[in-house]
Amino acid sequence: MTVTVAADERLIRIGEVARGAGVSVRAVRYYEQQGLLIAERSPSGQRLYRQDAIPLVRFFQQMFAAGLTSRRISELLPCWDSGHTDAEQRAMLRAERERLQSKIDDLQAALDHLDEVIAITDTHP
Amino acid sequence: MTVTVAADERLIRIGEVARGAGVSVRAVRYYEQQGLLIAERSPSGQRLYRQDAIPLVRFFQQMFAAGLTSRRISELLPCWDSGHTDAEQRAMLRAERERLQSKIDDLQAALDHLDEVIAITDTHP
DNA sequence: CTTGCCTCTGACGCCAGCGTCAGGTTTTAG
DNA sequence: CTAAAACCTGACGCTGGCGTCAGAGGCAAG
Repeated sequence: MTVTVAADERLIRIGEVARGAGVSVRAVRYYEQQGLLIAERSPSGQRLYRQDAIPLVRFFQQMFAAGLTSRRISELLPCWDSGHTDAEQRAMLRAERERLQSKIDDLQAALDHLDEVIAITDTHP
Repeated sequence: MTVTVAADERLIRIGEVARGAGVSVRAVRYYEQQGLLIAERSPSGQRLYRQDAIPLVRFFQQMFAAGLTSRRISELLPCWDSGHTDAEQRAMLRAERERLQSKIDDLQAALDHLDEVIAITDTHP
């Protein structure tokens, strides 16, 4: 008979989350305001997070870099928060995937273009 | 003895540039304001462009998508306008290339992450 | 001439993701 | 105990690439 050990329940405050994820404290508060990140509160009102808030914030950054808005992200959060996803959400996921893929293609084209320019200016000073 | 024929000197107006490049008229005016695009003027004050303004505007769009600001682009324009480039400009070109490359890498990582999520939500409805 | 489309110059608006300042409470280190 | 560091809630500011409205002039066609 084993006891259910809640795997490290130590809660951390906002500064630690921010440093851990490499963003500002202001940014973390903003994410909460946008409904991306829910925090418990200490009796005195300070935000308390679980450690997995750090990779979550990193994930947000990744999605922002991918051009998703906080609204979009919040709409898609249930997809990995809970296990259940409806057809609409999966369609949104795929749509965002397509957008991202074509964006990468565009950037690759821009990179190629830039490389051409570099090659010319190097061999042709 | 041949005569130097200025290869199709027909000038076009701003609307044609905009339609040709797939941007708004307002955008083209904005590029001029930012020093990206210089236009001649008709006696009545209308902007007149050469045809190569169209691929140029497309190029701007590509660079914007790559995250370059109009200021950066204007600083780098001499690199392919004239043939001459100094060491500083080539360094800037390379720096932007690096930024762009790492940005593409980030986006690729985001795409991979998104694909994971899609795989999970598909096999695990 | 006039109709209708194109162009012009300002100048304000917008959006997203924060930065930043103000003014106050809480936690921690010595 | 006290000072410093960290946290809190507003609320305004900023940036960039345009959108958009206002009011006025230019230009080919019928």
